[in-house]
Amino acid sequence: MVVNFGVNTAQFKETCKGFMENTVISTKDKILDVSQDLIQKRGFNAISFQDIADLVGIKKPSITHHFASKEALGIAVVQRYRNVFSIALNRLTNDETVTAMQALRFYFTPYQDLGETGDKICLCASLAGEFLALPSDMQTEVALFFDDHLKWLEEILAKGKKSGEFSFKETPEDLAYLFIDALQGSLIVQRATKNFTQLDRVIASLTERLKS
Amino acid sequence: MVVNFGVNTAQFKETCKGFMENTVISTKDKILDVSQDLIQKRGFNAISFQDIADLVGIKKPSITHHFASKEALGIAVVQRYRNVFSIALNRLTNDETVTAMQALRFYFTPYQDLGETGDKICLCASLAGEFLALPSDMQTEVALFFDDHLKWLEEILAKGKKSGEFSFKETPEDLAYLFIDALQGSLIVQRATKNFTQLDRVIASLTERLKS
DNA sequence: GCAAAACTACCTAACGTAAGGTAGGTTATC
DNA sequence: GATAACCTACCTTACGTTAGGTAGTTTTGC
Repeated sequence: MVVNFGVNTAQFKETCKGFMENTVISTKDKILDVSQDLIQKRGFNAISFQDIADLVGIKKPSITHHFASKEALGIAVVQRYRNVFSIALNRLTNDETVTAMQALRFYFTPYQDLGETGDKICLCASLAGEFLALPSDMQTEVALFFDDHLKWLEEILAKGKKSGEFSFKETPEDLAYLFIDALQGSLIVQRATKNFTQLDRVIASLTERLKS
Repeated sequence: MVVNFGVNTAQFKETCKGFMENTVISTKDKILDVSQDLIQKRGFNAISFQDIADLVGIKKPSITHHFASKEALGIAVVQRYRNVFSIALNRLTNDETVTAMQALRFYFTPYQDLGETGDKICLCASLAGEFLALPSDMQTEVALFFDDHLKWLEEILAKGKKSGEFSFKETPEDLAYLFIDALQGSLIVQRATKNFTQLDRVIASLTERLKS
C-alpha cells in the first residue's frame, strides 16, 4: 500500500514508466506534484509561479491555464493530499483483519518517509505554520486535514483500548491530540536541528506508552 | 516572573508607563516587538517592512536605519527571543529550591500564554515551518533555540528522575523530544482547528505520564 | 468523408503592484 | 554643531495576473 505523503506522484509514475504503459503524467499533475513538494520544503508564501514553472518545464503564465490563481492551486494541492489520506485511512478502518496497532504502525509510515527526506514536513503542518497568512479557503482545507486525522486516530485508539490491545489512562481523543502534535512537531523540529533520529524516538515513546 | 514568549514587551511597558517612570520604549524595541508578533502570526516571508512600519508608526525606510536588512532584523528578533528564555531557564536550574515539577510547570506557561492568544505560535516554530526559505544565518539561530530547549528539558527530566520525583521508562533525552514536539505541534495544530483546549490536554497527558 | 469550428495547451509580452533597499535631505536633541 | 532619528523620493526586482496569439487536436455539421 502506498500513501502519497510527500512522495512525488509524478516522480513515482515516471520511475514506473518503463513497466507501466499508458501512464502519462499530465502537466496539471506535474504542477500539483511540484507545488506540493515546494510547499513542504519552503511554505506557500515563499514559493512563486516562476519556481513551479521552472521545475515543471513550462512558462509561468501556463500555470494559470490549469489553475485560475495561486489560491486555487493551493486549494487543489491540499484537497488532493487530504483525499489520498482519506482513501488509505478508510481502507484501514474498514478492514477487520487489521489490528489497531497495525493500523497505527501504518499511520506512522508517511511521517517516517518524510523524516527520511530530511527537508520535507507534512504539507498541512507547513501551511499551518503560516496559517494566518493563507487565503481563507486554504485555511479551511488545512483545518479539515487535522480534523480528519484526529478523528481517525481517536477511533483507532478507542478500538485498541476496547479490545484490550492498548492500555492508557487518557481519553482516546486526548491521546489523539498528543499523537498528531508530537508527530507533526517532530518533523518540524528535527528538520531544524538536523537530528534525524528524533521522529523515531518520539514514535517509540508514543507506542511504548500504549502498553502500560 | 515574566517570560517574553509572545507577550509584547513594548505593549507591556506601555501599560506600565503611568506607574513606571523613565520607561520609554525605543523605536528599535518597538520594531523588534512588532516584528516578533507578526512572525508568530504569519511567518517571516509573509510580512514586509511596510507592515512593520505601519504598526510601529514610522515610514518604511526608517526601519533600515535600525536594522541593515530584513535578514538582520530577523536574526535580532530570534536572538532576543532566545536570550529571554536563556535567562529565565537558567534562573530555574540554578535555584535549588525549585523542584523539577515546578520548573516544568513554569516551562509550560509561555506555551499556555501563546495558546490563549488564539493566533500566535512560538516564534521559532513559525520560522521552522518555513525553515528552508529562511536566510542561513536565521536557520542557525532557530536551530540553536531548539538545541537550548532540548538540553534544558533533558536536564530537568533527568534531575526529576534521579530525585525520584519523576518516573519514566525513556531516556530523559527521548522524553525531551516528546515534550517539545508535542508542545510546539499543539500550538500549531490548535490554531488551525480552533479547538483551544488541545494544548492543555496535551500538557495533562505529558505530566500524567511522569508519574507512572 | 471532410472541411469548419471549437477546444486544449501552451507561448510571448506586458501590466500594475509591492517587495527590499538606497540616496540624500530635514528635524530634533544634547 | 554634531549626531541620531526620521523623512521623501526613488531604484531595481519580482510578484501574480492578463491579453492575445499559435500550434495541434478534437468535435461538429453537412
